[in-house]
Amino acid sequence: MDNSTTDLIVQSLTKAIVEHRLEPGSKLAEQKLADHFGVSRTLIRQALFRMSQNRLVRMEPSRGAFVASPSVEEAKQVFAVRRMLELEMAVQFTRSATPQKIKTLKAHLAREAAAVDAHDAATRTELLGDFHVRIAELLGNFVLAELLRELISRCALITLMYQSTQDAECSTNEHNAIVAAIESKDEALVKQLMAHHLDDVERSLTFTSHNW
Amino acid sequence: MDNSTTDLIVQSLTKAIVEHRLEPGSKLAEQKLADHFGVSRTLIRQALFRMSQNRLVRMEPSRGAFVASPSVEEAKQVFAVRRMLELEMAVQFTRSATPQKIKTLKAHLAREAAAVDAHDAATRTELLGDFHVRIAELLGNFVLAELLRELISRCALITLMYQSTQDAECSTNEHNAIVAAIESKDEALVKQLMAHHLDDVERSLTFTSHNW
DNA sequence: ACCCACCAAAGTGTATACAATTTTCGAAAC
DNA sequence: GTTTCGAAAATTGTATACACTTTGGTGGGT
Repeated sequence: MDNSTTDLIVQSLTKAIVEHRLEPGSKLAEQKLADHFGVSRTLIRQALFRMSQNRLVRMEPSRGAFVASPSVEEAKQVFAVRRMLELEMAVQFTRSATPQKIKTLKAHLAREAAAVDAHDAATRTELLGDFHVRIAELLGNFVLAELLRELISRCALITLMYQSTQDAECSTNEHNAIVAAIESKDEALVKQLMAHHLDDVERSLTFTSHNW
Repeated sequence: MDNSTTDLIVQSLTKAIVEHRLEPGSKLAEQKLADHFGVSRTLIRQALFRMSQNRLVRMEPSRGAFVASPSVEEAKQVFAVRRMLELEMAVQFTRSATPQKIKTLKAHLAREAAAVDAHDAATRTELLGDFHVRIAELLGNFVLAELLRELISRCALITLMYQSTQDAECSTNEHNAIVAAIESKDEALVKQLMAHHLDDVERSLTFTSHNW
């Protein structure tokens, strides 16, 4: 079964949602999207179905699709899951990290820094999330990597909405500290830094959000 | 958007796959399924798309849908993720468990035991998986619960294929021990028992599987 | 002014039609 | 006997058609 066209639509819509060009809660009318993309409703519906499984879109029977507006409670639960996964992941990666792998991670940090400097919010958010996914990939667990990507994109709505440039700088600084700790093989420190980092990211959200 | 009919088809197909009435790798032709369910290909395609996102079905462009046949490597990665989530989950649940919650869990154990006694493989596998999901729900983290359900169903193919009645008895005994440890608030023991349990389940798979 | 019934417009849910691709199978060539 | 080629059949991918539900507004009644 082909899905490449559908994939493009999913990507495009995801980008639009994450970049906040489509506000949470707004209606996603099928025919409108179909006209915009120059395809039939069939492909639009496939894309919307897929996005509703990622929780980026919410569907109501006979009423249509809407951009999701995840509650703070839900975001907290997602972060609790991320903590479970990522603290352990960071420790395991520290044990198995080779110089080559650490180098790959450092290259990623450089790209992060560039995006933060450029004040490019969309790329910035994307790369800040990718840092975590990249570690999972380097660990060789692609199931974990894919899961993390999903969890992270699921909160991208919130993070982008409420994350200031200042928070982003803070995040990338913390990423740098984590990589340094990995390099020095200090498992306990890595775990502590990652915990602190996730707490920080979560705190920057729950602080400011109440008006949904 | 309505999806109740599609849901029924997904449930029915999932059951068929998990109960091994549909073998891993076998073709899922759209028209055949459409005739069988008495609906159009449209709904079948929606169901297959959804199932391909859970990894119970694999799709190949222009070639169609097949029952997934996850590799042992993939199963190992899934188990690694489950360990990350469930060890921590078990510890947290031990801390927050009320007598009421423990009672709920014990009621579940009784149903497990009944299914094992009845040699009902399908119900047995379902309940053995639900034990883990139930803990997540009692912990109040529904994101985690949903994620676990997905991970567990993803390996249901394998577990059912390779899990003997003996393994199942072993599993339910281990579940009992875990609940006992939770009741006595012995966090370290809970963690150790859960780790042992997941190892056991995984070992019972990787031992026997090579011919895919 | 307010409320309810009702009708038209818009939108979703499912089926069907048609184009494009893959599979099947038999006959010809070696 | 095996391989290769090609056309028919089967299957997937996309668009369209149509039925049914929701939405929004209009007019009559109170």
